[in-house]
Amino acid sequence: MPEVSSDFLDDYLPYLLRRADQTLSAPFYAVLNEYGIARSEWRVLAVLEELGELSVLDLAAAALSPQPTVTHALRRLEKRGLVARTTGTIDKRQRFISMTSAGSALTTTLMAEAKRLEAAALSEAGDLSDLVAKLVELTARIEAHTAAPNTEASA
Amino acid sequence: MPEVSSDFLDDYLPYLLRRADQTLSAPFYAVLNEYGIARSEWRVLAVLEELGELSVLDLAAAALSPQPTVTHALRRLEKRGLVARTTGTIDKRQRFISMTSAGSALTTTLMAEAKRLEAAALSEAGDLSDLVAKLVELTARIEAHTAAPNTEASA
DNA sequence: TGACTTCGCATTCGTGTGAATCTATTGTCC
DNA sequence: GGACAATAGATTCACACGAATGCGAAGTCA
Repeated sequence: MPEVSSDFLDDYLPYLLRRADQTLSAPFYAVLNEYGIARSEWRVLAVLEELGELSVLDLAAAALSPQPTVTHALRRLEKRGLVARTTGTIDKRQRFISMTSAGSALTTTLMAEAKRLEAAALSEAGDLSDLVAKLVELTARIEAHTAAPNTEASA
Repeated sequence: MPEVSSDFLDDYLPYLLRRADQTLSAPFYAVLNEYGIARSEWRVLAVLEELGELSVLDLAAAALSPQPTVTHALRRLEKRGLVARTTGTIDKRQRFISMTSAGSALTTTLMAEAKRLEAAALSEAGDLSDLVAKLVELTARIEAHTAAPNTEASA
């Protein structure tokens, strides 16, 4: 016998989270492909639709994406007429991003599809509010724990 | 009032999963960068270390990555002497991938670091076995639900 | 055995990604 | 007010990613 399996993955939360995400998202990613929308672009659109006008940095934070990735996505989305950029009035460094009506319409469609597919996949799953609550709490706790101790973001 | 926020994201499980994953994994990704290991390569290494010799397709499935991505990762890992490729004896199409001692050593180190960082991040979190169980169950259910109905993997 | 299909993996190639860097603007301190 | 640091965002550039495709090696059926 070549050594007992050490069961790293089965206890490694990031693996389980990623696995669940991928399994759940796969059908929707196919939809995105049909619309020619990259995943990073979808994340930007969803955040914008939900939170309204945002600066690039706020957008990046909410979309869980690095700033350059968001900037690239915005350029593409702007070229397609889905979002608009306006220079900040108070702080001229800032660019405030907002949806165009076309962008909002598309995003609404995508969100509906996303929710539909999610609901279909979860139809047989039981009580998920518990899972959601734990996920939210966990994330919040880690974020606090990571940001707080050193006051400084390490290199 | 510009319409009540529809709270899409707060209820959208893929977003929550991804958010938790990223938050939890961020410190470890910094470690990977230090070692010059891409994320896809880490996933391959972790699976190999845990499951032992595997074919490319099995590896891809376990690593949650597309096959070409795995092949690319393997080429790089082989070039660095971390994995070895042997042609299958029965089926000559297959390539069985195995760890070299150097690869295994590195992976063991990385796994230890991953577990250490995970434990640190989760130190204040309460009972997670519940969360893990729910995640596993959820994933399994979706996978079954997705694969079963049609007997065939759709295009 | 030969034609055809299916499967495993490699390769190509276009594209998204993100670390590092740069520019422009703002805040700060003297 | 001028010099310096800090910040917002754009840009550059190298590289990973993955869809499409190619190719060789089994199965299959006659």
